[in-house]
Amino acid sequence: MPHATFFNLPEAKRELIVNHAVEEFYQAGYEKASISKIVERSKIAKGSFYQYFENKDDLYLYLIERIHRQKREAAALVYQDPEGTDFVEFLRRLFLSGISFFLEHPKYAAIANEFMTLPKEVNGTFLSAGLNESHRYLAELIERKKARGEIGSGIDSDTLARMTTFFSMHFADFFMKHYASGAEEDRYVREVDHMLRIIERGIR
Amino acid sequence: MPHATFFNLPEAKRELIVNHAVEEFYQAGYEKASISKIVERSKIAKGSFYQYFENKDDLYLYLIERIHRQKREAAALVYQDPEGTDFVEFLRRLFLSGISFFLEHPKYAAIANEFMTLPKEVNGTFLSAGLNESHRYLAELIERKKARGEIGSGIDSDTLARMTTFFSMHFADFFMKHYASGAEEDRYVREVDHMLRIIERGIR
DNA sequence: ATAGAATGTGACTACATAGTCATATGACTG
DNA sequence: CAGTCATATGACTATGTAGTCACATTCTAT
Repeated sequence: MPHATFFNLPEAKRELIVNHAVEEFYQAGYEKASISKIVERSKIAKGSFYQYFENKDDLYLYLIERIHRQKREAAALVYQDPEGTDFVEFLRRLFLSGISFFLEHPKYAAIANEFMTLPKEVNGTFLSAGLNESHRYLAELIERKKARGEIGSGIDSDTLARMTTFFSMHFADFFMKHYASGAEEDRYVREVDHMLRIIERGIR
Repeated sequence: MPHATFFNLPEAKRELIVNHAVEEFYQAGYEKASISKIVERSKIAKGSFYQYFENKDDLYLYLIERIHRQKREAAALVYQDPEGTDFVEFLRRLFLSGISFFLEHPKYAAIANEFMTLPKEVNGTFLSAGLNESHRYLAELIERKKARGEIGSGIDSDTLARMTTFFSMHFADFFMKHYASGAEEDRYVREVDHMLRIIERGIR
């Protein structure tokens, strides 16, 4: 966690540092990101940095937390009324929310994405805790929907929950790799519909 | 491409260097992997390294190529008779082959996996070319299977092809994140069956 | 046996980085 | 106003790295 000195900073300065850090982590990636460069860009002294943060990881994990919080906020209305929403519609909203975030905050999305691929020494408990929480929530939701007959009784809840997490986490990024030059939102929306058709009724 | 000097080396020495390089890239990851350490581990002189390779990327991309070739060879029998094999069975073999590779060569799998997440400056044309080739092959196979009624006519071939690539590339890795301590092959096989149930007949 | 080519070597240069610390500046308080 | 505490600073240290190069060794062909 950043030191108190950092949170005591006037908001403008704090956000300036955060923004330059985001830029650096986005451009260079976690490993190559350089404190010296962040300090230079932000026009603060090297010593000041260490008055605000313990080290690189301290800053990085703070950014990850911010991004994660923002992503959750953006997805809030997906989780509005999950019980009253058909599961396929729920998936549609979940995926589209992920895509919107990706398109609106490409740098945040890229950083969050790299974070998930990092060795456990870095993402530590944070990632697996998040995965577990998300998995449990989905698996239980699916169980209830199975009981109500909205989802077939032959479906393995854990598997479906994992597939859902999997897609919502990696879809936008993966899809972008196919359209190297980038695609418009429209294109993503159609892809989601095609995927949902398969998830709902299978490939036969 | 490595220089001729490297390929002129006695095979034992060549493989020794390769193995130490794999170890280093596996442990440290692409960015932090250090030529100095590879050289030290391999007990060759720094100067010799530069007689074999242009630089770090030269070695790295050579490793990636080897790993990719090996993975393709391991998956050879998946592509034996795709037309005569039911698509779901084809998927099962494809996924299981990926899982086997992952379990038998965890270091190779980890390196290949990181490669896909690297910025385009590194994985360059190699990745997108591979993705495109794989996608085209699958999309055409799916088209033919649709014509034969094996796959529903309402299915979007491109989407199904992308989902297939997606799963075969990331599944094992993702699944492992859930079972941090690692799972036995048996566990993976069951998960694949559950997934195929959903892909074949949908979640209803 | 010998010339000449190919290969091996490791000390060295040049550079970048993380993190420290003595000192300066500001802010607040009794 | 004096004194104390919080914050700012940037030169400096210690460390690690990629890549070079003049020289040593080994191999090959005549």
